[in-house]
Amino acid sequence: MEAKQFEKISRALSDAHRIEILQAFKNRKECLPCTEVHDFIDLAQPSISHHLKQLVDADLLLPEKEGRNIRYRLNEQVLDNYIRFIQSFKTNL
Amino acid sequence: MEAKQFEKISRALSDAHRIEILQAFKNRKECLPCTEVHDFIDLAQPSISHHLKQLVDADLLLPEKEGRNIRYRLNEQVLDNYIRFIQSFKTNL
DNA sequence: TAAAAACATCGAAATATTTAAATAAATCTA
DNA sequence: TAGATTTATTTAAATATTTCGATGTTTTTA
Repeated sequence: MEAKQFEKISRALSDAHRIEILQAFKNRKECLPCTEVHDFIDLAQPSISHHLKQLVDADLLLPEKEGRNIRYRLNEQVLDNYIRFIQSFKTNL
Repeated sequence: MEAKQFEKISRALSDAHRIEILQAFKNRKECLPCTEVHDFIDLAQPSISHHLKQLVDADLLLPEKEGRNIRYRLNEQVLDNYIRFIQSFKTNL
């Protein structure tokens, strides 16, 4: 992973609402449509759309269009690469 | 680790200069005084001071006063906690 | 086809971040 | 002790982020 991508992912992770969105995946196993995010996050629809875009742009969420909904999947591979980048900060590997 | 601390660490990691500072620890094994940071990062002294403060406030760097220098040590334990928090996003642990 | 539903985009306001010049504080050294 | 060195703080400007209302687009459904 490049430093630029690491920076972008870190920025995507640096917001309480976006963290909440990512944590929602823990409970609901698979995908998650935008409307459901609206159910547990107290923000206007454009704001949620904005946050989801940040997460997608950082490649943390993979959007899948399904009719008029968009379902998001967590990109666990990117999470692994992100973790590996952090591990590389350590002196003794 | 609390979500608030995770948010703060993520924000600290979301800047190219701060990433560069953390990567410098890889090469120089142990500690790192502020002046040396100035050697490889092209920023004014107050800016470097500001970035180091962000990293210290996020608990990623541990400052140790040594005469008129301050040596910083990487806090690997916090890195581990941070990584554990990310792991918890995943559905199948 | 008209209305509804889901999501995106634009524009603007409020707030936060980044940066550096000027200055201050602490400590070392001659 | 005077001057030099290292780091912090203050202030201000430039830029970025967060948020929402209004509006647009796409797709479903009545």
